[in-house]
Amino acid sequence: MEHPQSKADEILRCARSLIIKGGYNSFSYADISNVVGIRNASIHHHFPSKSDLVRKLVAQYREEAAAGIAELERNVSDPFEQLRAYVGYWEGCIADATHPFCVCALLASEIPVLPEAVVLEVRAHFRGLSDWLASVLERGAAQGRLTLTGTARAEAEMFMATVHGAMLSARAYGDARTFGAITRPLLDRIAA
Amino acid sequence: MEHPQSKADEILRCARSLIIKGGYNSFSYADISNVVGIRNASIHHHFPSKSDLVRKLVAQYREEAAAGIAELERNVSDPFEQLRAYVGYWEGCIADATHPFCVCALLASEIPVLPEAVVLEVRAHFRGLSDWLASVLERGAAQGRLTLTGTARAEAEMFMATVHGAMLSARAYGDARTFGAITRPLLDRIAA
DNA sequence: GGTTACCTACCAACTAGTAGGAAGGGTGTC
DNA sequence: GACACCCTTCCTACTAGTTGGTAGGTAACC
Repeated sequence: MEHPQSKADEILRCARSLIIKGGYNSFSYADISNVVGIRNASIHHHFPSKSDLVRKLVAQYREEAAAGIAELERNVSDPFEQLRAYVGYWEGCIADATHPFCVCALLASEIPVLPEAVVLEVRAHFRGLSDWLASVLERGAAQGRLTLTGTARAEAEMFMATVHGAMLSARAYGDARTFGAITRPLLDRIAA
Repeated sequence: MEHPQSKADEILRCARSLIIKGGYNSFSYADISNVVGIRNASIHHHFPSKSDLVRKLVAQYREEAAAGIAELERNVSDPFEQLRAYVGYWEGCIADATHPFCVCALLASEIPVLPEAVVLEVRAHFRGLSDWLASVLERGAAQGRLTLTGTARAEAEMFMATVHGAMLSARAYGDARTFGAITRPLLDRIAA
């Protein structure tokens, strides 16, 4: 706890990167111990089971996402610019290949084989993101800044799905620019 | 080969269902042998390695997808109705939970940890699907039946991404209706 | 007699997870 | 200040089960 970057946190960070590569079943404790300077068994001291590790990893990810959104709300007032900043954040992540996929989007695709505790966290992320997007769209529509075709909720779900699908296509094509090519028209379309 | 449903085909079908559940690393040869009445080692007779198995599985999936599209082209003339039929096909698959996810969409999310041969097949599926969607959109626009905001290609990529994202959201929420809730506005939007 | 399809028996490597101990720091008590 | 005690962190050593894959044999069919 006293370290600026505790071992437990290093493990979480490492596991996150590994999950982003290929999901829950694509990494092992051995993979983590190879990167973080720690023995396989020592990981169990911090996280008794793999399910624990990933649940806490997603919980931490959700906290960071919430913090990022809060900062966006503080620094950017215009709803359209908020959406553009959100999309731009991911465009950057994909372009520099640091975290080229949303942890929860990746885990969501594997839900049938995931521990229940992890599923609940992933689902909560989807709801949280959708809620925020809906609130932004609603505000934008009220200000006459955005044009919605359906309800804010429906538009938010579609927006989120398209962003996730764009991540997938970028990965499938092996071309980071795909993400922007899909999301730019998405933004243009809702701009008033 | 002589059997109406050969053992090799049974293995491919079974592996496909297992992949749809949670991807490449979520199933083993043991899982297959438990379902298909065959010994673990015998699977290697038909498919020397797991990479071979999954590559052929995706190739078969692509053939079936191409056949489905060809049938659609034969039976449905109106571009908008073609798109609606395509989306409706997936809505049915998700509702009855038989194949509630596109094999290639799932594998695409795991690309960094997939054998190269599988990646090429997955990428080819994305290109093929995008090509078809673009051709339908182009035709629809030329007939004045559909309204495109960007190029047919860009619109096709966005359409595909949204459909994939809708599968993901349906899985994340654990609610099949989510898919329709996202794709219906998607179709409405491009209808002239 | 060769090919195909399947079998038993095996393997080394890896999986998540456990048992038990050593080193270190913090704290309460005398 | 010294000592005992405990808690945290990490270690070595181990385990049972699973992983994809191999070797070699058998039986049926063309």
